[in-house]
Amino acid sequence: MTVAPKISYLDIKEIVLKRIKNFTWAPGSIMPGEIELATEFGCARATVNRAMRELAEDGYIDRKRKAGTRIKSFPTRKAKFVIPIIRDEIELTGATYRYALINREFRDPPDWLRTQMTIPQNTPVLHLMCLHYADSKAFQYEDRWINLNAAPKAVDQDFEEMGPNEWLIKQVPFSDAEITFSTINADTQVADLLNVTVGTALVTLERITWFTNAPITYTKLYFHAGYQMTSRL
Amino acid sequence: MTVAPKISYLDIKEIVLKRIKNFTWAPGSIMPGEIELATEFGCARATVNRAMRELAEDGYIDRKRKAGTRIKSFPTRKAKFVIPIIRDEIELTGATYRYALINREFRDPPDWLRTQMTIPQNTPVLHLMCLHYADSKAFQYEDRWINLNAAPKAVDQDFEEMGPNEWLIKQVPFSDAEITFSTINADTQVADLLNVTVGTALVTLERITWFTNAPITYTKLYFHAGYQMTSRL
DNA sequence: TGCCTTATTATGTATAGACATAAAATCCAT
DNA sequence: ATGGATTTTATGTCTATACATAATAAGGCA
Repeated sequence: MTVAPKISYLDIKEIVLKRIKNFTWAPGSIMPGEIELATEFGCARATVNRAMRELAEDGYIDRKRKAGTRIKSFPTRKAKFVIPIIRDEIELTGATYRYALINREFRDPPDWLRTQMTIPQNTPVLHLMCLHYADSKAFQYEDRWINLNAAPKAVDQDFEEMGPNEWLIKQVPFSDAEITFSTINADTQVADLLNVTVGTALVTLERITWFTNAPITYTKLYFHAGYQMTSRL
Repeated sequence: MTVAPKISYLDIKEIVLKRIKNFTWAPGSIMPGEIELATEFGCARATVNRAMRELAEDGYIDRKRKAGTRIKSFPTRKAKFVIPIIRDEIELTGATYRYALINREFRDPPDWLRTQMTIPQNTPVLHLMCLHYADSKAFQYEDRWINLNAAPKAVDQDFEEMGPNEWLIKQVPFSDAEITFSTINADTQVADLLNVTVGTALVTLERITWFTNAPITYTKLYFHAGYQMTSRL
């Protein structure tokens, strides 16, 4: 006799997802409860629960106590982009990573920066301009501002060898951040640095980083022409 | 006597995360095992397990059987963007959504599309050009291609009232997709449609959608100037 | 009819115990 | 030493049971 191998929560996810895609259970309708499914699959309710919990997380179903589980009519798809360490991103393509500091300046924060970071007028900041190369090609221009009240050790760093991101991550590896993707037409400065013609459309990524509610740093990254981000969902 | 309220897996997540951010456990080091933590918190191993599983999912720790759980030196941050239904995205801003079909044409697929969608040469496709308005302002231009072998019912749709995305989602609400964010300089056609000057940098989103491994549709969305996506991580 | 209280119920979480599994650590024979 | 087989161990998963909780449904009263 062959023994039926025990069903896993992954199997259940797969089966249920198939039924959803099948329209076995129509979009918008209530699907069977956990106990019913557990009986059908011959497993414990906890196993079904885990499968359903993950399907809800993936945006396929809505769950509510007492009301039951409902197939979403319009599944909420979430594109997840892993924000890579730039060195890794470049080395993954087989290219050699190189970093260069272009400028380093202590100064008062400009108004737009104070608004972005919500820091008071007298906050001392360090402004860095950096370039990241893939082989000999400019891959990304980094416009970096560091709040020196929040990260006073940055004063003693010359940032000649190590990029500010790598340095900051060593100081505070775990922090909160808000990132914004957008696009701009390259101005003369950026065009020159990234070796493109003025006006070229470039992907930009802005990031504000906090550590325990104190704004530490603001960055604007300008990617090389043709940069794109892909995600499966 | 006050009874200590039972600890939840969420409490554990919080406590452990605090210790990680604290450097109580150094980045790169091994942290205590599940049994040890369960003892410390006075709860079952399963409870600790769930907390740790989610922290791993969130990119803070790495877990390996036998080897134990290690604090990541470089946490992998994932930016999650919810891909909204355009009608919802526009109506959420308080504006009125309006859709307009610009052109509809049956034709053979151009070479670049066949490459993108991996469909054979003789596949009949429907090419649609659509505009999505927020109030009277052009919000997004949609360049849509539908594989008529995969979605034959599209032949009978005039797409005058309902946009192709809404229609397709009703046909197959749950499908797989690959999306790519990028940027382009507006050409004369797009500039005209979105009412910007030629060369303006625009955010674009390309999406290929499959249903049970059959490529259904390819879209390229051109957003209005100044469009940006923000995510917290 | 309408409002408030109470019961019901599906999901949410916790637990102790068990077995599975991947991978490191050890041991052994060559 | 070196390669291969074996043991050990931390995480991965499943089960049966229990209680918690949110939200709907039902009941009762004015």
